[in-house]
Amino acid sequence: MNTPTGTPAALVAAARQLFARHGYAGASVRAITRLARANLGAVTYHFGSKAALYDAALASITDPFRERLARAAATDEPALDRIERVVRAVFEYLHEQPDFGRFIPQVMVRGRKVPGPVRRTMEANHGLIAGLIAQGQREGTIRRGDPRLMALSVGAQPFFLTLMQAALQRAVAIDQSQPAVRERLVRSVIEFIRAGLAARQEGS
Amino acid sequence: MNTPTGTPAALVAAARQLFARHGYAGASVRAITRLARANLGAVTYHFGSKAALYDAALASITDPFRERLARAAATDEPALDRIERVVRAVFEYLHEQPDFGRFIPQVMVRGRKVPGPVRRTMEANHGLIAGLIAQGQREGTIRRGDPRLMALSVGAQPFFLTLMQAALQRAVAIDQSQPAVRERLVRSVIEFIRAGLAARQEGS
DNA sequence: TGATTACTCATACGCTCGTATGAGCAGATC
DNA sequence: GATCTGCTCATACGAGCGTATGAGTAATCA
Repeated sequence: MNTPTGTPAALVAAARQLFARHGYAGASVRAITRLARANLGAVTYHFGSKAALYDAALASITDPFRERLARAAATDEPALDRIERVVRAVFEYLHEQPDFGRFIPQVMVRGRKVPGPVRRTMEANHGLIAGLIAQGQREGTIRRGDPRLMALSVGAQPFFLTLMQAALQRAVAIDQSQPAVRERLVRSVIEFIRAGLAARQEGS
Repeated sequence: MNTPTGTPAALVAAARQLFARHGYAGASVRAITRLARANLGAVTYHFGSKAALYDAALASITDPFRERLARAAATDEPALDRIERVVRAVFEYLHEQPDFGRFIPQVMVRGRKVPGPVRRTMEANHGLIAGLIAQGQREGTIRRGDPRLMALSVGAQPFFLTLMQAALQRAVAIDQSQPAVRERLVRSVIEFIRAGLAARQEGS
């Protein structure tokens, strides 16, 4: 891991974890500094306020995500294959960074306007998928429809399923912590997406 | 509205709204009682604790949802049409009860075990959709695949899109508060789901 | 009519919160 | 070696928190 060291980085990492699990109000500055093995005053000193630390924690997780998806899409395969790569990348990132899937919905829900890093990431990723769908429509491999709306259907699944992970395990007995189960789930989602997008066999 | 009256009902309504918007820790008993025009002590008196009020607020929104979907599915149409009805009912309920879409992800994320009412609702609704998919497979109108996994792909979309509603409006310029936009979105999702589930034209 | 019941209300308790303050301290700079 | 700089740390402050308590009150029932 080339994670940066030092107190600010430790604070961001701790903040990410606790904000994700307990929400903004539920994660206290005391708990964050304790987890980061830093002093209570460190948040004020390095970030100015709890709210600024929140934004920093958010950016620390959205920025790499945006980059990761862009990299996944950077091949010259047919559109449906590129989309599959992107969907797999979303699942992978969410799996590596379980805090991400917890963080985002909270941000959406918190009422206030969408913070910059989240907004940029959403714009970029939605545009990416919509672009791939438009490519597929030009190729004739993807059916008609508004690419921007279809992109939402594609993105919804990895996000929702990862967010619901813990609940699905308990309520529906689908345990994504088992790699075999995860792989079956991912495959099922990808089949669904391919079928949902594909142009009909018989033409038009 | 045949909403029950009295202090307990007012508390539940206020709690639903504030918990949904600010999370468990972020919604104070004082704010809830103020909104409900009740006394500070009313929560303790009627519910025993803040946590118990939280559960009551949760049940007040999940129970009607479960019932609504069951009613939507209660026709003897082909499976894909019944699924469409259920998906539309999800969109409608989430639209009527915007707190619901904010409440649920918080619950998922809160770490602790899934509360009873949510668990029961998830089980019921997931089972409902999986059952409809299995019906379609017997009819030959729905392609092969694990109905329980395919049901997740179906359910993901209305939930995710409604949860993200505010963010989508700002980041991606899709404003679901306009009925026309909403209808286009719902249609797109249903097309996607039908295509994602349908058996291939050519058989097998 | 007097007792009981169900509820509201004001107030108080102990606790935790986010932030501010100023002393302490290692390493760089001159 | 003195000064400065960047940072850590312990402590303090006022505010808000969830909950407990007991007096007050209106309706119910004997």
